[in-house]
Amino acid sequence: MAYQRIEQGLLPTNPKGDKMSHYNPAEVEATWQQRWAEAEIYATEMDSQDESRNYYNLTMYPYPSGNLHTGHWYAYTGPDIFGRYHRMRGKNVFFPFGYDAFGLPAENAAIKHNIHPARWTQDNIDYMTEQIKRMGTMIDWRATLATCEPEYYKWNQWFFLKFLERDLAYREMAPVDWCPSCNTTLAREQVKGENRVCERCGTPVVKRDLDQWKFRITRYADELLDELPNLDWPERIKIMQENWIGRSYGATIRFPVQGIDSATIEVFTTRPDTLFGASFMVLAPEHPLVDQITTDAQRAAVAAYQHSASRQSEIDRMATDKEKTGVFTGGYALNPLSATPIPIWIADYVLMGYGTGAIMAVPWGDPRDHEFATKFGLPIPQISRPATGEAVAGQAFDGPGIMMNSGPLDGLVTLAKYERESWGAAQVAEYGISLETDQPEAKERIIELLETAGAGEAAVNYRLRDWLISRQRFWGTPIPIVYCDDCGTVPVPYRELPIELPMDIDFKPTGESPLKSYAPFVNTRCPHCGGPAERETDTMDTFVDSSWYQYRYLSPHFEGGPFDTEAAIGWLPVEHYTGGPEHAVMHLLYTRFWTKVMRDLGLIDFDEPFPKLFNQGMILGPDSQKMSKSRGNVVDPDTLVAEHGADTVRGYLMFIGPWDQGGPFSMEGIQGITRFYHRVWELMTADNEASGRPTSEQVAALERAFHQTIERVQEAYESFTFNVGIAALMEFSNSLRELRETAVATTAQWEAALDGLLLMLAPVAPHITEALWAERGNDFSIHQQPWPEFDAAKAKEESFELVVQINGKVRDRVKAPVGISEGEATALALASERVQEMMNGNPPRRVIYVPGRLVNVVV
RNA sequence: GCCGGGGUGGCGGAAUUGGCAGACGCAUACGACUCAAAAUCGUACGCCGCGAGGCAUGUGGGUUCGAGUCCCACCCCCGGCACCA
Repeated sequence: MAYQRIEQGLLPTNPKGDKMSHYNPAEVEATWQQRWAEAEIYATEMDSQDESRNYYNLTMYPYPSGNLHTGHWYAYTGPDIFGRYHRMRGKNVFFPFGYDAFGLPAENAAIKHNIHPARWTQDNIDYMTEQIKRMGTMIDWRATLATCEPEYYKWNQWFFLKFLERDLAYREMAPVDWCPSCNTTLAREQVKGENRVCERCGTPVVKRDLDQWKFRITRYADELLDELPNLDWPERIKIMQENWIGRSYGATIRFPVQGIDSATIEVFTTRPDTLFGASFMVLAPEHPLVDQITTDAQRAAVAAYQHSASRQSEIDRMATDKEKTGVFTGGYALNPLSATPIPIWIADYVLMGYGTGAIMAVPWGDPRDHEFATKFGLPIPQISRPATGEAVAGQAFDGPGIMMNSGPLDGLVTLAKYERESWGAAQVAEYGISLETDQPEAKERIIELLETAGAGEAAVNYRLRDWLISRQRFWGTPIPIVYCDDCGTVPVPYRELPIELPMDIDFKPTGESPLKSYAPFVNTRCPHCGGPAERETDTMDTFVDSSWYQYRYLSPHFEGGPFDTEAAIGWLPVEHYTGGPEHAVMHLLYTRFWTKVMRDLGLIDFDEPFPKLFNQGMILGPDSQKMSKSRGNVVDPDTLVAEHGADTVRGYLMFIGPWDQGGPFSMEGIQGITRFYHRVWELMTADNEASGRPTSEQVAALERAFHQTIERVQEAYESFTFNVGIAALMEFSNSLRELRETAVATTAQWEAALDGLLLMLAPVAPHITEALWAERGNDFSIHQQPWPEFDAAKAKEESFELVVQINGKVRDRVKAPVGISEGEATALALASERVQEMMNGNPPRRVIYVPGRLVNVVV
């Protein structure tokens, strides 16, 4: 491959041949990394309480898989540059790093290699920490943490007990998602995509009925949703969370069952106004009322349908393109307002897990109900029509219109999916309906009627489910619960925390957590009555760990609580957070929930953990595919570093494109960065032969280039478009190289420009800039210097190229002074030879002047 | 199907948000240096055309003195959701 051609022996050498004359990344990097560590230049002043100066710059911590991949480099270089930049701008930047250290790979390794997960994990952490140190980041390693340490997970258990006290944790027997490969249950968020696969391993999940612990995140659904607009997050993440929470407004309606006084079918609907179009009811096959409602004549058919529904896989049942199936129960519900009997069916397109597991089916207004009614020959009564008079036939009509055949609603306007507040001019025009303030709307009216009749009321429903946190795995936080025959479910007292994972335990390839059969762990005494009892053997979802780690970094060894609120003064909430977008509805949702609970517990006094978030993109293999061993397209950062040096890898990764975009890693382009560094090295170290006295215009031009670069680089670093910043530095370095032999290179401004180039490059390439900074005789360390101060006056151009257009096409360019008046510019343009030529003596019809840019002559 | 993001030279990507399209870099070609190669330096480099010039930012329309940028319709790629009542 091309990159292999660049080897150290082939680097350019200065004729003088002295030591500093050529750039040897390996030597430079080792030297300065050691020096930085000794001098502790990256130690944050943690005791500073100055909120305006403190800058908590956090990036998502990794799972300690045991080897750093290119994606890690990409993810950590961005915030490292960002943090270094802000540090140079005078901030007291805290950039901590730690490990999301619980999880299944450690258990698999334990089985395979007969090594305890704790040992395996620690070895990986040690190795990865060394790898990350070779990146040359500004991470403050004093603050590191690993969530598998008892001093950390003790507080998961503490939080669990606090949640229990506030009724935010509960145990429930319910159908849950089970990953047959990981041998554990998953939260709804951890089941992905159309095929409903496990987020970790990609295996399709199955349903199981299990007793599981859950956190009541749904209690915070409204707040989680309503705070979203205030967050400075990528719009797509906010939209994903909004859709995930899935709030919908509508009504609950209760339908009596004919002949069975004790049974009432409750439904949730977003369109209560369509009540009179409900020509049948549908219950989920698992609905608890099905047995009671089913008549003897239909019992066999219903049982058969229930049986086949239960045997279907999740995927089959959820498939949207499947033809509708269902069975009549023989029973009838009564329309609560008109007492019209409505046949009750069961069908698998109604899900027990959403709403009440039962619907009123309105074939006129709902495409799914329409399809079902068509297939089974059920009536499709018309209940609304478009106000525009257009015909509706053959399919469901669910748009705004006028109600009909709906008793008390006849003639009323329905806004359908719209609310009165969102009914604007666009809707009036589209649907031909304007709604006066005092004019009743069908949905509003029907809710009044239902409330009066005691048959229903306005209701809000959510898609969000409670967070299932039980995992049937060993390598996680033990849930601090004891089951006693006499006292039932008993929380472990705070003073007994942490419940530690045993170290002397055997791992067998049964797929089952060894905790379950490990008597010394399971057998205990009831904290309540002292009698024999058994411990809960499930452990917590590892997303529990990452829900509050940002607080723990501030005092990682604090023993008096999850974090030291004193030490946190001036540091919270996190100023800026970076990480991958794949956590949109997992970690990023859970940690928002957790922060709100912590606030309600009085631990913190703000509502959101991460007011600002930025996502990096994904680095792909040279073939534009996701890097994976099986594809053989993995680019190993250690190899790259050995070959090119850490600064080059950092610089190249950032030069590929905007940081939020990611992209394929091509070996070809890395040469560009290598050459750039060599040129900078040469520019800084080669003998300067310049002499003479420059003109003031020459000096001004140098300063202009310098200050324009400062502005461009600042903007780029602040907006994570490091590629543009590096390009600006390349341009600046190119122009300095051109000036090197001129008189301007004898000036103090020249020296300042050279220093400036190093300072601005320092966040991207910390080692080479440090070496050159020292070589130029400056004091250690470049990373403790202030950022060059931008001076707008010096950046300002004195003249510009005025573009002269005729009919919008560029015909000429003339030099013009900045601040030229419209009249002068026009005169200048019209005087141009080319323009004279093109206009052929015709007078201009119109002249447009864009100040500082162009003149467009229309003829 | 719904919701996001995106289509700019051979390639990665710029473009102050409506004002010189292609910055910066890669690749390529030619030249200098060299016995030679590599490295380095220099020149060229969107397409068509000898040229003046014309055509070019996924496709087709529109608004405008002027559109990569705004509006309408469509095509393709990447993510997310998936019978959500």
